[in-house]
Amino acid sequence: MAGVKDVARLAGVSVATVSRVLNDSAPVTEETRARVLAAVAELGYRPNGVARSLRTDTTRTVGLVIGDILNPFFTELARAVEDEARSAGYSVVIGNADERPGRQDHYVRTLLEQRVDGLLLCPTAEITPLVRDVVRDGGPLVFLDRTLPGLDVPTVRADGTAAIGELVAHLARLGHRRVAFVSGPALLSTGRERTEAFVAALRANGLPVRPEYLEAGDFQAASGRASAARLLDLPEPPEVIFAGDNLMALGALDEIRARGLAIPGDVGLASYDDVPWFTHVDPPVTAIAQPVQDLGRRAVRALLERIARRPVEPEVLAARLVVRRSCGEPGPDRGAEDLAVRPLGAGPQGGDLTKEGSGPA
Amino acid sequence: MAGVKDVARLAGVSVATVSRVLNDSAPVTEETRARVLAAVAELGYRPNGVARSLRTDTTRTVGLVIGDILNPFFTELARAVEDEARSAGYSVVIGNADERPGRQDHYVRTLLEQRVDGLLLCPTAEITPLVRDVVRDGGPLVFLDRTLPGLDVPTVRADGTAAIGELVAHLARLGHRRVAFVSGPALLSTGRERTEAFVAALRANGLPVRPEYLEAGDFQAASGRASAARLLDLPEPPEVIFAGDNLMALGALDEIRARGLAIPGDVGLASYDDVPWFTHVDPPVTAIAQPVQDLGRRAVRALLERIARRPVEPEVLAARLVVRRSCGEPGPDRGAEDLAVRPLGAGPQGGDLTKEGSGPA
DNA sequence: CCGTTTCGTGTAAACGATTACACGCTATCC
DNA sequence: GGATAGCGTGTAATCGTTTACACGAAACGG
Repeated sequence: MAGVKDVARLAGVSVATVSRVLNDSAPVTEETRARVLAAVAELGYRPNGVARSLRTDTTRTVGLVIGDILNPFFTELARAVEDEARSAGYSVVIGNADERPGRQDHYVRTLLEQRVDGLLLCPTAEITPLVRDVVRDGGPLVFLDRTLPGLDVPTVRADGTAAIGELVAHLARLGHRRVAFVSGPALLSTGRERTEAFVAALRANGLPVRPEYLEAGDFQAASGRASAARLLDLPEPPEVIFAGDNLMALGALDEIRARGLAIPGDVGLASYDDVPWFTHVDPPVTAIAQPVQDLGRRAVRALLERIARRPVEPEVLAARLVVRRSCGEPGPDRGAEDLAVRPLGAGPQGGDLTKEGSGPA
Repeated sequence: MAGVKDVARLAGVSVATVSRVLNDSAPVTEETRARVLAAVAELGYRPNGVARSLRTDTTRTVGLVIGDILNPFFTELARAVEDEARSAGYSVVIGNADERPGRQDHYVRTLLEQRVDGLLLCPTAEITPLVRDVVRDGGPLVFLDRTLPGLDVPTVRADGTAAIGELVAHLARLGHRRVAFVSGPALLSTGRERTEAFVAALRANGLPVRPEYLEAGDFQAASGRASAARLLDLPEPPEVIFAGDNLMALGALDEIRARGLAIPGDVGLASYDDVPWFTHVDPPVTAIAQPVQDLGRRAVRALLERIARRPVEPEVLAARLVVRRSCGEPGPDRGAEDLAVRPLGAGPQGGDLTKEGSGPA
């Protein structure tokens, strides 16, 4: 493959001049520039990014390690990260950890060896020694979507506490008292926080907190299904199952369907994470939507700041409740209101729930 | 950051020896090996992949440019590619073309400059000069899922002709005569072929071929919705809409719902590509499933062959029909049989349609 | 008219690894 | 015991860029 040298020779200039033309890093006569460009075109020269990176110690590339590429939440996130990075002149290399610490480490290591300029990590449940090392060495690292306890790393994530509060209030208003939650791994902030928020919301709304209604999943569909099965096998099964992410909701849905149960008649379903197809399920699934675009965008901005060695503040965005019909008919706006404890700091309407049109009519 | 030199100094050996230990490319005394390893650990040395790649002219990385990262078909594909590549010791860098030739070229260029060892490309509709160049230069390139006309590149893809034949036969058997198809871009093999197969199947089953029932979409949800709108606005709207990919099916579904139409009562729906949530739509969507895992796996294998400069044959796998309920109740296995022309070479049961359990009960 | 900028260009030294080649030492074989 | 092979190790060239530095010519100011 042709290199600068060949181009230089053909254009009758030095390699330095070629480089100057290509990066316009210094003024060059219009005439030589033309000759160089012609030579480049003629040889079909493509600069060797590897050599350039070695010399400049910069790859204009950021790494993104996501939890699970089959999870629409993460693909949307990847998309957002990608867009923002591209517009800043960076490429994104995606690694799929598949929620496995081993795979995560594999990618972190590979990306680090490939000398990405920065790393966006949605950490898996376990704090691996590798991640601890990287944090200690203070490389440009930003956590996305999740934090790990005891690790001081800038993080961009969404907080669903308020939305979960609204959801539980909504459920209480519909007359439900037995509500179960299928959480993610407790080590993950997204697992722990959602559980805590859920329990707090139960208390705030005067609903019982039963340990057997607290299932621990792993954010994958299979665990959602297994948890749903255990819940439904309980002597007194819950009236509503709230899944901690969209995949576990899918799993729960599978299990509910397999048993031939009616939603929300026999059991209601709600999900953390909103995905496009929730609208088309029968009935449409009530969900908590995260500001995915924003999450991705801000994470990239934060990372670029860190790459520029500027300090960055952690960012926490708010998730919001989207009420549909899978937990029961919301019914007319009045009614049931007396049953419900008003959500934290909400007005008479019960907070600014987003109410979607309830389908055709 | 520490380099081989530092390690060498600390271990009291030469850089060559360090390299030998790290790649065990030559025998080294057990004792020196230990010293080197100790030094590596102490310094937290991480080899510089950029430098290594420059020297060895190999990156152990393949590029994958997909059509659209929000399309579950492609993410599943990416997942499969990823798995296979990893087990062969390669990393995958994913580029998201977003079905735009410009973006595709951006990634092809970037990946080529980053000197990936090979490139897997799901080409967008247009044949860009860049792609033409790359093909001409004969770099290790494999097309995945799609071909482009007139370009001689090894390709791994699925053929849905037979499955589409079965689908149309299935529709005919259910008594439908007015069937519309929303195709992808005609320049893409996946667009063109599916349309041709559809038209042929119509003819084979004695159904009318009406030009106004042939909509051209672009594989994105919005175009599916727009096409569905046009079809439903026709003086004589189709009885079934068959979408050329899962995103356009989602769009069509949106439009059908927005109009408050019943499926399959008012209009039936079928989709090319099967995705997990199709099972949970009301009613579950009849679809044509591609062997995604296999596609990804074989594509990687083909690419590795090309990287090793061995010749590879194009591979064509078969898609298969998955009958659900969105085009009408399949009903008992007998009946309606007299109405239907038997699909090409099918037995009395109408071919080996996969019939899924029709939901609960 | 001569010093001093300014401008365009070239020469050569990095960047951090791998690896061909050379070298000294020990064991082996006649 | 001396030639020889084999083993472990070190020295230095190399990969393809960017860029600090130097240099000659032209322009400019006093």
